[in-house]
Amino acid sequence: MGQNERVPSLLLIEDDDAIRTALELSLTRQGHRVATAASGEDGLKLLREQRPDLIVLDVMLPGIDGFEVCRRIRRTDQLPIILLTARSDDIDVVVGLESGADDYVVKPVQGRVLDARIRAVLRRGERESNDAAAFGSLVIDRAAMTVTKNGQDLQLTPTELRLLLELSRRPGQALSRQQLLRLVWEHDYLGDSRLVDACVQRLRAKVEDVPSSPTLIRTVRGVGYRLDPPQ
Amino acid sequence: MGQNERVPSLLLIEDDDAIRTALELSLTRQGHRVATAASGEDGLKLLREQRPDLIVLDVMLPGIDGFEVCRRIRRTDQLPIILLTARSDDIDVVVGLESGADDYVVKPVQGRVLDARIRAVLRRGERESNDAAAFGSLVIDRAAMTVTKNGQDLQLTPTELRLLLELSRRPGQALSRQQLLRLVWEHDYLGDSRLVDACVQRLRAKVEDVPSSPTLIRTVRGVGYRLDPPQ
DNA sequence: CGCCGACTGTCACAGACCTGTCACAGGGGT
DNA sequence: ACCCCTGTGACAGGTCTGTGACAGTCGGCG
Repeated sequence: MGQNERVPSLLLIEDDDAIRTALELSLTRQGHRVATAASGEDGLKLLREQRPDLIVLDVMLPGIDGFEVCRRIRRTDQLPIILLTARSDDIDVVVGLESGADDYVVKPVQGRVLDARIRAVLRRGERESNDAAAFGSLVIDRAAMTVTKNGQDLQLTPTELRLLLELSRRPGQALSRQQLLRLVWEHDYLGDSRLVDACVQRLRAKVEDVPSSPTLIRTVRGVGYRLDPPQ
Repeated sequence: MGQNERVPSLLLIEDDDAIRTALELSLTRQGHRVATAASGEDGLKLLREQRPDLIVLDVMLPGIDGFEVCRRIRRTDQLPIILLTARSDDIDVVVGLESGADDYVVKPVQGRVLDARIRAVLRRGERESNDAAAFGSLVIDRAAMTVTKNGQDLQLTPTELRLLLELSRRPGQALSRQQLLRLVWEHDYLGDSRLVDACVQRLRAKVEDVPSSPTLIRTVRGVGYRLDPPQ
């Protein structure tokens, strides 16, 4: 790697002219390819046209606000989103992350800081690339949304598939039941339920060679589950 | 009962009784474990005793002010600090961030807002501390929640793992049994028990080369235990 | 419009695995 | 030498997970 590394392109959606221009300049200087939009609508249009690798999105936008933009993007795309939030609008870091953003940066923001976050998110994203992932004899095709084992198609139910996808986006990382509930079921539980366990069990039945002694989806006692990378 | 995820504990340092009580109540309702102090001195003392995961710190304090508290904390600790400032003055913000705070919230503050900030800061911290740590031949993978010795997976029980994690977050620092009880077991004991010792012993049996003469988890007589950094 | 099958969430339960406690021995510090 | 502190092994109770059954829900299909 090295010589012909593609420069990732990013889309900056920010309505304030001064900030937008400043950030565009700064980010360009840091070596990014930057497209800009001044409204959510324009942003969504540019997204479709340009297919950037990452979006930097202001929360406070005229018309449809950042969160809504975020949600709409997430309906069709997985690309990383970094939210820009103003100090004074408060609650919304959480709302932001829950509406699907990958990171957030608090304004006023310096180009260098934003650049660092962008690189971090992109780096993270590389690992969880949108194409295909293999775990032993298991192949997850994120584009086709299919899972095959030894080349044979597995019939996963929607929930099973989502669970597997979430796990596979963080291979080798232990996820608590709480986290899985949030990621897969999108609701905050407090208290206990066997829900995650049950789904994991069903998934294992289809995915593992010997479901009773799983080698892919490992139990992390006291924590939750983890999808092990091969070997 | 499913108390999987460890509830982070936080320390609220605020001299105004009304605000302090209100915030404590609100934060407790949001599911945090809250300790409070009414002065900088008390706060620093509690910090040492309780080892919270995060500090919420009022800027305007009698005696040593918030900034100074902040700086003193930073001399020895890395834990996240959220400043409460009265004015939306930028000066405070700058001074605050320069004295080592991670975020700040402008008073009057609503519990919900503060809660959101707290979660955001903690989440950010999690990501950054999710790496791996090495102690001699021991490698702690905080993401996978695994511990390996000479590349071999160790089967730690949940409590052993939590104990090791807490120790490894403060390498070279002696932790009393009290502190460990709070951090690992999350209950305030008064009085004596061999609980910590027993767990340390079990952990040593798995972690140390020669459990009877430990080189990693050292006993600090009259105090507690300490995880030594390599060499 | 109604039936039917598939999928999900919940429950109860058993078993494996942990864990807190105790008593006691041994060692270190003063 | 003495005393307190720590290490250690056993054990009973408790906790956590895996698992099968079951009922409610949803969407598809006739």
